[in-house]
Amino acid sequence: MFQIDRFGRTPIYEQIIDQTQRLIASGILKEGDQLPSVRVLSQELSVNPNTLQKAYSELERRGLCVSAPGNGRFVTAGAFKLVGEGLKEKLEEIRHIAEELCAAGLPVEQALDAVNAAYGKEIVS
Amino acid sequence: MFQIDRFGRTPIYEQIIDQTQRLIASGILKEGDQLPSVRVLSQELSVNPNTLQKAYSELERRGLCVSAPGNGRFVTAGAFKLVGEGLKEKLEEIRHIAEELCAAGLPVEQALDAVNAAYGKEIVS
Amino acid sequence: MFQIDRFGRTPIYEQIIDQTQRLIASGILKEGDQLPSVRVLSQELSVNPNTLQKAYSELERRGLCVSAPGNGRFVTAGAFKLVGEGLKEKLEEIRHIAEELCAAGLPVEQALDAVNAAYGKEIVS
Amino acid sequence: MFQIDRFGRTPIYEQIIDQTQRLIASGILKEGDQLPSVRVLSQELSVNPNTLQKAYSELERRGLCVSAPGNGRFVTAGAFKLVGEGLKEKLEEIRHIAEELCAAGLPVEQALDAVNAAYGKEIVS
DNA sequence: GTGGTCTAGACCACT
DNA sequence: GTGGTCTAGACCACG
Repeated sequence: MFQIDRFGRTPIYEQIIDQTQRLIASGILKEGDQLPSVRVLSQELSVNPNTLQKAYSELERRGLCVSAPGNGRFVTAGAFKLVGEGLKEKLEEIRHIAEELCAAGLPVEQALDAVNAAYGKEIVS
Repeated sequence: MFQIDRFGRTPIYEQIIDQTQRLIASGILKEGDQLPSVRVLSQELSVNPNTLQKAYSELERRGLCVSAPGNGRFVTAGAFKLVGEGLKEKLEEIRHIAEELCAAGLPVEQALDAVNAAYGKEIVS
Repeated sequence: MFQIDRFGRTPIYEQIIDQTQRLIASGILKEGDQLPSVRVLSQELSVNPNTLQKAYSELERRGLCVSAPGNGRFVTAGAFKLVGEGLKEKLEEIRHIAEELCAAGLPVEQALDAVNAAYGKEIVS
Repeated sequence: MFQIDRFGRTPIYEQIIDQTQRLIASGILKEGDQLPSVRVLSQELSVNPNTLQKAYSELERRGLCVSAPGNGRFVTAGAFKLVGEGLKEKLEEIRHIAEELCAAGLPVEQALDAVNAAYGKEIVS
């Protein structure tokens, strides 16, 4: 369910957050679904429980899930909408990188092609 | 000549690396040019000499400059070509993020607009 | 585990690099093994942590180890093979010096004896 | 006459020393020959006169040349013999590297082959 | 003046 | 506990 890279620069807890958000955004995790418990997930990924706790706490802070003590942790009702709003940050990232490419003199077309390629669009050159 | 953000999460030395590469890519720093000395730049940016040393060492490792001890540090002959090759990685980054946006259901146009905005193009909405 | 010469001209961090490579090459450090932490090694050798950090970073750059922040630093899977390839460079060094000796008119036997001596072979003169 | 590398790690003055010694060892510079003047050599190699001065001083210290003020600088009578003795250091270098190769488990033959190759000997494998 | 190395000690984030 | 980054200030060799 989760794929983590122990040696990359992005912290594990952040990877958990990102991937959970992506699961919600893509509809795999629906509102009301139960998230895997810290305990179970911890040994499944052989990751320190504290790390998962940190990730889940952050997700709660963002309003994407709530913990029902004794019952588990669930995706909130407004979660899908919330992650949608989070996309703006990613757009900012793209804009930022594109600015560098612009400064380096790369033609716009190539940058646009990269985006189109991601969307599976055929590039007619 | 350089612009440092002391509060972001990206380390200072990496900012130096990035910006130097951009200066080379955009032709402001030409091949054979001398880079500002560690000491001078250090007090100009009020950054520790060691931090700059680290940045410059990395640039050297990437083959973008060479140091002539006692004489200074110079942009190598092949530097321009090398940073050009580095642009492909940035395109990959864009493609990668765009894929996430695609998976999240964001319409292509918004992603393309982000790129166009970076290139200073007027967006007609 | 490590032997430092503080008065030679070769920098400490380079000694660490060399010796670590040798430990890997000779099988004392196996793939997956954890390297001594910067802090521990620092006081064990009474060397500044930064110096060790520099050495380890270089080893990482060469693909001989990876760091898992918060967990430690480990010898990579391909490390043994990598240091093996590095031996070719050393052979080149020997060839290079031997060429000088040849040009200076030194008989081959003496050069060969130097190698044999290193391998602990008895020299019958 | 001299070939210098401005960006290598070995200082220029040392390159001058080494190459002069090699010229003497190989008989190109004979005892009694005049060395190029600091002034001339300086602009020929576009190297700082101080650097050359330093090299020549060291050569004098080693007894390989003497300066006759107003007349120039000459290779001493015993120079050829002296550089011959200097070869021992190079043998030590070879022994040192060979020790590392030994520790890394490289078979003796390959190390010996490297030496033989330098002496232009055919390797029969 | 230049680059290169090192020390001492601090702070932060992650596990 | 781990690694990563940074500062302050020192020393050396080279040109």
